[in-house]
Amino acid sequence: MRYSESHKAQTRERILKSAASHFRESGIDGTSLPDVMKDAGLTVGGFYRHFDSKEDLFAAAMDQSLDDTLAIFDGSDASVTGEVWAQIAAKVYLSMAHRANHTGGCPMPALAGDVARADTPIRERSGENLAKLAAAIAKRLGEDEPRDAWAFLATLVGGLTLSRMVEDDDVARSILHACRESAATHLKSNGETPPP
Amino acid sequence: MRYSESHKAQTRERILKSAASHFRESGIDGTSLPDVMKDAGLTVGGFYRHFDSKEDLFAAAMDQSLDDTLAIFDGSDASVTGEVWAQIAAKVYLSMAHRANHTGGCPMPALAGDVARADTPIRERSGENLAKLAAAIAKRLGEDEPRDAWAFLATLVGGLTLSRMVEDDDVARSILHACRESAATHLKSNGETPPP
DNA sequence: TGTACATCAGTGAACGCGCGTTCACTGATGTAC
DNA sequence: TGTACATCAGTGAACGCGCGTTCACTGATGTAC
Repeated sequence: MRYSESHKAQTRERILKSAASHFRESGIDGTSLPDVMKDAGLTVGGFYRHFDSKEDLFAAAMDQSLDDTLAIFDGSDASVTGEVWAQIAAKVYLSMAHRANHTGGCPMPALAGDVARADTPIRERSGENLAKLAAAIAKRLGEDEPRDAWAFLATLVGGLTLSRMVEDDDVARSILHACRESAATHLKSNGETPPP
Repeated sequence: MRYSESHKAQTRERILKSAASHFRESGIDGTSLPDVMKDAGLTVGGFYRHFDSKEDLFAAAMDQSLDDTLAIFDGSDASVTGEVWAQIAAKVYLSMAHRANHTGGCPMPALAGDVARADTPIRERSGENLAKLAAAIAKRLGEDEPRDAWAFLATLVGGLTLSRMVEDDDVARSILHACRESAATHLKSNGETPPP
């Protein structure tokens, strides 16, 4: 074996990072492999030493991008839970900064359509990733069932999605604010509430 | 003028209808004008007698597709309002049938990403369409401000979006059910509630 | 330690393909007389 | 009413372009001796 394994792994990570940005910004069809490879500091010919196909790259990039979503939910200290946690998470997710961040952050508002149209294996992976996300949310909410977690996540994803479909910043702000309040305060009461 | 105006208008409607289906099923880049024209019973050369560009067609198709969303909200009798209305609307929107309907129904879960990436004029039109949708919801909820309407809409769009990102039907069902309950029951109380 | 070899990550040109758009042309049909 | 004309919706071939993928090749570097 020539070139160390860590060298190849590092190159793969560079491609993956570039791809994750490009896919979120331009969608699966709007992203070209030559562009992805260029931003990774490589030429297109080397791509197939690391991934089987563009679709394979997309699946890997989705896995990685959803870690950014998880980071928003698990960003605060583990002791923060219940409605307090929900308010913090919703504030970060439903922010104008997240709305403007087309290359980073949660991939769902940008790529949900592409995932829905993708082949079965990709949607299976996507389902597993979403289940993990819902489980992490449920844990913070102190619940065994992911029920409230799904509704909470849906309001966040839907709110950011809507905010990006409108050009007007003020309208976007009011959408984000409305969803923030709704998502965080309409949970079944379960333990912690902030002191009055 | 040869060919009556109504003849041309009818052809335009056929193209638009075909385009609205194709865009929702395959996205903006996954839809080809030859395919759209074929399903409208025409060949590609005639396209530019009706639309300026593919982007122009997309904007028109979005306008039309969002009418399907509005129809879900305004489908029930105008006397049905408040939480009762919300439960009905949520049940129809967040259904397995709507999830499976990739060529019809609400375009947002499939095309929000494409709209977010589109040029300013398209996002401006999209913003106006969404404002109309929110106003229609607010009216049903008996509210002057679209605040709760945005949150309600976000939970619906987000819920359907998530349900389409998972392969497993049972998981999809539980996502839809969770969002249905959350969206309809967590509105500020305002008037009608069903008799106990 | 020093040298020859083998591996394989990465290069860059080439491939066939389908796309959005253009264009010269056709022919059905409304209007003028 | 009947005929000649003008319009323009629609045809289908052609265009240049960038895409995903392939492939013969290069050369840096880990391993064997």
